[in-house]
Amino acid sequence: MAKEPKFWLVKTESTCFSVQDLAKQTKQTTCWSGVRNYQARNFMRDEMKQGDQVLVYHSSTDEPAIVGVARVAREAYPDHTAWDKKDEHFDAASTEDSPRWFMVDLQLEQIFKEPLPLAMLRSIPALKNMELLRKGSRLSVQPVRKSEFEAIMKLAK
DNA sequence: GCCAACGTTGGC
DNA sequence: GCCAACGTTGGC
Repeated sequence: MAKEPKFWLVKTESTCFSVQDLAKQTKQTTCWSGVRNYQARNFMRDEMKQGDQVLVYHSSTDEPAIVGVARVAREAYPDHTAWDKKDEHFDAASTEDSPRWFMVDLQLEQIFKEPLPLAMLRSIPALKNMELLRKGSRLSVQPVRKSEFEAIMKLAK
């Protein structure tokens, strides 16, 4: 039996890799490399499935916001940037025989006409339990409830 | 720049 | 296994 598609949110610093950068990629698809947190990795490696929808969030900016939606285009495979000594996410503990870090491919689906700022999201009752809004939340790949995803898509119209 | 809230590391 | 010290994230 096919499982229900799941919903996610990924964070990125827009100065590092923005949703606009994603739009410029071939097929508007990129590998979501560089995640170096076990909990976030486990979500990508074990639970993200092709076709799942993924909110894209810009952090560490003047106005942190959810800026668009992508879709999982390829399920988890080893993050090769961990093997590149020159890469800022290099990790000597990850080898090709025994990779420690994984990534998925994300394909852009939509850039919101207006970003949905964090401060505004905090005022939405339907989102009050959202992981993103939890005080001290630092998880860079996090699950989103269907109801939350739908509320956000409604706001984006 | 500040600092709260984490996650990681390493001594014991 | 505990926990203090340290490093990082990320809003403000």
